[in-house]
Amino acid sequence: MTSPKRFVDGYLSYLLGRASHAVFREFHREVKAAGLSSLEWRVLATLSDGQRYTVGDLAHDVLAKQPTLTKLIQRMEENGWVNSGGDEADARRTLVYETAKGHAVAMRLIRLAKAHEKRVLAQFELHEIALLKNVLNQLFIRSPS
Amino acid sequence: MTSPKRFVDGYLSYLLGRASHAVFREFHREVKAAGLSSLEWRVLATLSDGQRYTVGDLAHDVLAKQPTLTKLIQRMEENGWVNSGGDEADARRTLVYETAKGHAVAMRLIRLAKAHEKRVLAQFELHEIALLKNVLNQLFIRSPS
DNA sequence: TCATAATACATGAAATTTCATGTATATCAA
DNA sequence: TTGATATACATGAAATTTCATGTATTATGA
Repeated sequence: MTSPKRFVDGYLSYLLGRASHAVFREFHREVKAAGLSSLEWRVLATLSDGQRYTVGDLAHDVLAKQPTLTKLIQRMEENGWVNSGGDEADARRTLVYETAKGHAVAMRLIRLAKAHEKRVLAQFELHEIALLKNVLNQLFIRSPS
Repeated sequence: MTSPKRFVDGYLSYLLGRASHAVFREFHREVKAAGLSSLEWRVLATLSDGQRYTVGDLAHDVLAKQPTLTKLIQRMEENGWVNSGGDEADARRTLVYETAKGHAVAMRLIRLAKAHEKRVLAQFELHEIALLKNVLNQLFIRSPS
């Protein structure tokens, strides 16, 4: 008879955290080698399509708090990965966007990230992957903002 | 025609992080109301079966670094949620375990957590939930230690 | 067995994050 | 309009986390 399962072993929030952590930990080597922190990588990946983000939107998208991101952006600006400036349409806002240097780093890591994801998902069927991603998206989208 | 999807919107690691964050954020209200931080909740939930954990094992299970956990345990001990002591079999180790107070807090939150999980998953079919949890587990188990 | 290496945790200093709050700008309602 | 409220971001202080390293103990192998 197997040992009784702990509460956490079947608990969705824990399974999500654990899987997320495990998947990212592998790729973290590459991020670190590029001289980035986890959060800096999420920022560059998010900015990689060239769009400008307000500090608030960006903080939301990279799962960080606003003061955390304000200070991170200041450091990333010193490192030449991003730039920021005021928004003409609304002077309260600060718009953040990638530099050429930031874009180059992001593109290289994104290529590696796609390859890594492919390796991680190789063990699953296509329909499983599709369902997984769909459910993950639903969990995000349908959670109260 | 819809706007082109950003890299991050289809990227597994991001979908996992985003879903994990979204699901936990809702329950975080309860955790906070109980006077716990996220990490403290994970610790108490992990200890809730009464087992003793070494600092290292516990750090691994709650997805934290060892020095982070050492200091967290010291604070949690001051708050009366956990106790710790040496291991007779190996004097290098420190064993951590819940107190009665910690157990009571954990049990109450676990009840709430199960109810919350039920609400979150109500939108999915049973087979979808089973597949999701299975895949999440695989991602964790089959990732290089 | 004894020297060497490995393991487990603790700790100080530095870096980061968070909370509370401040400042400036925009929106809204009368 | 204009006063009141809401929004967006910045910032200082406190709390936490992390990195590098220290100390103690155990395992290994010549």
